[in-house]
Amino acid sequence: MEHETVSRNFIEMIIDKDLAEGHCKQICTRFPPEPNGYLHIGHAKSILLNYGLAKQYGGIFNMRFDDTNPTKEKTEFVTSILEDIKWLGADWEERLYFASNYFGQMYEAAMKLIKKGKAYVSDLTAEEMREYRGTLTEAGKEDPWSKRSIEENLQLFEDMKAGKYQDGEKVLRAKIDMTSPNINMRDPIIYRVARMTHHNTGDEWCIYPMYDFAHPIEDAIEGVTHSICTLEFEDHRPLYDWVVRELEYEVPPKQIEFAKLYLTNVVTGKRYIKKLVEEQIVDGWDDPRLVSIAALRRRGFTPESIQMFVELCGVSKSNSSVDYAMLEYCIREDLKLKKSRVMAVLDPIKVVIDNYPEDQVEYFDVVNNMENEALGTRTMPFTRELYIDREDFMEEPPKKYFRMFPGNEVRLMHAYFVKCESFIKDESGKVTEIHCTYDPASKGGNSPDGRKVKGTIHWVSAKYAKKAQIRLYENIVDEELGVYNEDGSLNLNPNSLTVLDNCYVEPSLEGAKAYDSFQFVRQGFFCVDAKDSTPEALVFNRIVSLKSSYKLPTQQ
RNA sequence: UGGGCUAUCGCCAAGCGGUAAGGCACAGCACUUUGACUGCUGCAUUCGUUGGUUCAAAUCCAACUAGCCCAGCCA
Repeated sequence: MEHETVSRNFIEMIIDKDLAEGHCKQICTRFPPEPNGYLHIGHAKSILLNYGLAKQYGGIFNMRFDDTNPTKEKTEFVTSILEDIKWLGADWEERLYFASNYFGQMYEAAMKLIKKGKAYVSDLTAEEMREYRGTLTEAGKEDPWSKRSIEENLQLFEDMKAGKYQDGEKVLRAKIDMTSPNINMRDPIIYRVARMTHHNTGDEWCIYPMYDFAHPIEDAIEGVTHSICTLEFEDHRPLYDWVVRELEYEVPPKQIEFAKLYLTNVVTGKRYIKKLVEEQIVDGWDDPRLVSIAALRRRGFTPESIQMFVELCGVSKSNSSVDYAMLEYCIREDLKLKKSRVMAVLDPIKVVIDNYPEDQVEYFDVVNNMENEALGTRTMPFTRELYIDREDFMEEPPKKYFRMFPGNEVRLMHAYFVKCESFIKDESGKVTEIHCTYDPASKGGNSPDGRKVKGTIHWVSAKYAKKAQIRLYENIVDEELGVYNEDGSLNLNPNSLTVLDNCYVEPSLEGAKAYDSFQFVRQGFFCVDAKDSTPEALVFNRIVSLKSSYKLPTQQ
């Protein structure tokens, strides 16, 4: 008997209970973004959570644009959002909805409220409205217009719809309780006049519903059972429930709030990103140094890695900020068995194998991924002159350094054992060339006499390697390092982009100008820049990171 | 000074009255055709604080404390 106790998060517990008590027989969730910007890693959590829950419970997942404010929304964003969600793997099938398509029903709902004496038209100006609303500690005052008759309200609201009033001239308010300690319940505005062309409904409407009124209606219309949103809407739940109750929906949808996903070491604030993009400090909203979904894609993250990340983070109600290292772990984990481990030399030093015939070329079969045979092999040319990485050679090695140094024998991965005999320095003392001898018997990387070598290093043929430019991207800012100035402006991380012009990659990567510009995701993952190709992650053979690069023994 | 929410290891996060899961990070050892990966080991006598109830509390009660959210005709 298996009796593993998979712990359930608090949302699953609510759903279990609702299902058990018969509040619904099948669950329905939704992802309801406003099309006013690009999706970022935080949205991924919501998307995957909603989609995952529906899937897990054999329910339904809807895609819905919450486009009730024409002043902020654009079709451009609709397209990009859809693309990102599709890429993430959430499938809404044929259920793509727009809140704006429910404007008719929302209008009817408002009329119903008026008829019930639960809503009225107010002539208060925005400033007056604010005064009457009270403050956090003082109750609000009754709206002088709240006493209008139902007939008058009906007429006025129709007039609002008919375009008889200018923006801000009149609004429709729900009649609830001006003295409520919850400001959202102090006769909230549910409809306002906005003479503006809507991205979906054009000029059909000049009045638009407010979020608090529209959202529960949208959910109810679609049969959403569990309306999952973020913590800041907790205070709005009483209003959500009020709308659902007053409109007398058969199966009342339920709002559940969870904590947003924050990441350490990145900038997620829309206003900052907007500024970076506008000032052209970054390459656009999908600049790899950002954490928009599109940026992550360009960076080489896979949908699977994001899914894993979101799962690992869990769901709760406590505000938290997840360590960026967790995201890196997920992409490493996903890619390590999926991808070939390629060789690239970032900072080359020439190696000459003195006893290797000048014009000889050998082609070695190289295993793409030692841990996954299915990935097969590729061929790499080996010649007398090679490049290795500068960090793989030391003139005077410290203790326990087992890469190349004078007199030491190392393995050139998949090729031969070589022994460093000498090296040449230029005037400045920089090593420019290393001379080695190779052991022909060690072909393929093993010595027949069984002698072991402690170090194995990567290499490329100087003759056949492809020159490449590699860009090393770092997250653009680090909040914890005081990236924000006191006035709120941003300090850029000067190392956020390092361009390495003198790199060499193995010739198997040839064939695309795309490879001229690698992106670099920390810890050994490269990605072809997505600007002119589909992003594709490559795994570099040396996991380049603080974690693995040789650390000098600390002085004691 | 009103209301709502949250508080368990450096970071996430289980736990739902019976004596602190797991992951990331970190450290050590082993293994290794890259020092990665993998494997093993270590990592909260303690759950924001203080009291109380109980044979027994991270879990129940009370009072504090800290953080987040709310006064858009934004979502």
